[in-house]
Amino acid sequence: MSKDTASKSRRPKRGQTREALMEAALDLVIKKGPFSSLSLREVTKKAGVVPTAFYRHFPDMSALGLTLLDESFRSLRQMMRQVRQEELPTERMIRGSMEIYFNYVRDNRAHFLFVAKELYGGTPTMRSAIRREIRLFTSELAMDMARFPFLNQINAEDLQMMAALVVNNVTALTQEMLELEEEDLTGQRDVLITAEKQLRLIYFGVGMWRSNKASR
Amino acid sequence: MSKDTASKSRRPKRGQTREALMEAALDLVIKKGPFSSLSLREVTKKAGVVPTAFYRHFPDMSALGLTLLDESFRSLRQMMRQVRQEELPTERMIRGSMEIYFNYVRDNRAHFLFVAKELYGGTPTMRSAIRREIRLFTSELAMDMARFPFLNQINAEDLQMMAALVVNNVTALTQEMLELEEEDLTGQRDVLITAEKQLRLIYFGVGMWRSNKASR
DNA sequence: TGTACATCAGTGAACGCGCGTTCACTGATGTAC
DNA sequence: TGTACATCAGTGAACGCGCGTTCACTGATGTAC
Repeated sequence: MSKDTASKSRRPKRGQTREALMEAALDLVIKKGPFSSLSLREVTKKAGVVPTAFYRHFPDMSALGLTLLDESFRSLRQMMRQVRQEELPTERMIRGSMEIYFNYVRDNRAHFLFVAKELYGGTPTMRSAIRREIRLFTSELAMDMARFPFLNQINAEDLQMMAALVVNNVTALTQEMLELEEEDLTGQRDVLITAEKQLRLIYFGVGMWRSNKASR
Repeated sequence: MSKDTASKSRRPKRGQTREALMEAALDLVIKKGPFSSLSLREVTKKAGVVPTAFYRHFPDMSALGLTLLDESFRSLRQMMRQVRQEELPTERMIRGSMEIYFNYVRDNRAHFLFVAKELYGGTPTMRSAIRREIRLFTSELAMDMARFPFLNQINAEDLQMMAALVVNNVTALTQEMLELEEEDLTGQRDVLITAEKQLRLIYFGVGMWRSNKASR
């Protein structure tokens, strides 16, 4: 009891089954369908443990789900921070960001599939947790946009509206990307090209918007 | 046997239970979650018949699902045709279309919730059926846009890209609308206003796009 | 109009199955002295 | 270093439950003559 921290660090195997359970769930989401349709027994079977072992790590399936959600978004946020630091020139920014983003989607297929399938079909708790994260991204993007000189005439509400337009669209394209076979490289490139064009079009619209606000 | 058609028309009660089953399923989608998570027994219970009666009308749940899908999109297509015939002046077109559309969403909440929850979380069959319908809308919108004089310099592929941008965004806003309480009129109005602004912004971008293609 | 027969939507009992969860257990690992 | 004890991840049997589906049935409605 007195040497708490030391004793904890001396348990190297701890959490191994826990990870196996999380991995099994993600695997099943790819192969079988939405997380909400998986059974506790399926997951433990895939993880190679007996059903009752599950309770040593999570109180129930929904707790596993929320942990996966947290994991998914934590690494996504990290990637976004990286994109933001790139500081590319405006002209190449759209293409560059989209490339990084969609590469990340490809490399984290299971996590994105998991989130995509729960976004509208999950439990209320799950859904609102995902929506909160997306709203956070939108706000951060709006703040980023506020730093551009040619946007400084636009009020906060409209920046939010523009950021939402971008996020909505990228979200939809992500789902489209996830529907493609992993080997369908042509399809994947087409989505990327579409993404770039659409963002460029929005970019043009944003430019016009300011002039409307300021000079009309 | 010889008076086939006559005998069929003389069975007024036929299909009454069938409709009750479909209604029960939609009701449960509002209250309980995605269609794919409903059980045959739940649906028959809600419809007020014994589980086995289900098989008099559908071979299994997925047949019921596809029937609901068909019903949902049939009426949606009809509404879209109506919007298209309105022939409003360009300036009022965006606002007008969005008002009609979101009123329709409000009046057909159950159908939209059903489709929304199956779009990413449903069975592969269901998902691809929904995606096909959405692709159809996108193509029709692209064709509509092609009729505008100021867009006649834009190639088919880019028109498709622009239509997809609009459809993606309206789809996302629809989902947002569905998350709101039915009584939350303020929230609903905010979504409508956002929708109008976003489409207007896209409209500006589309205008710029042509000038880029033609004169740059 | 009256009777005999066919059709078919809905019933209710029964089945085997996978589910989530409980419980007392085992045995490996870590801790105290 | 050696021993006695505590901790706790994983086990396996057992439970009651709702599920989809089968089957033989009932009884109302429609049809033929």
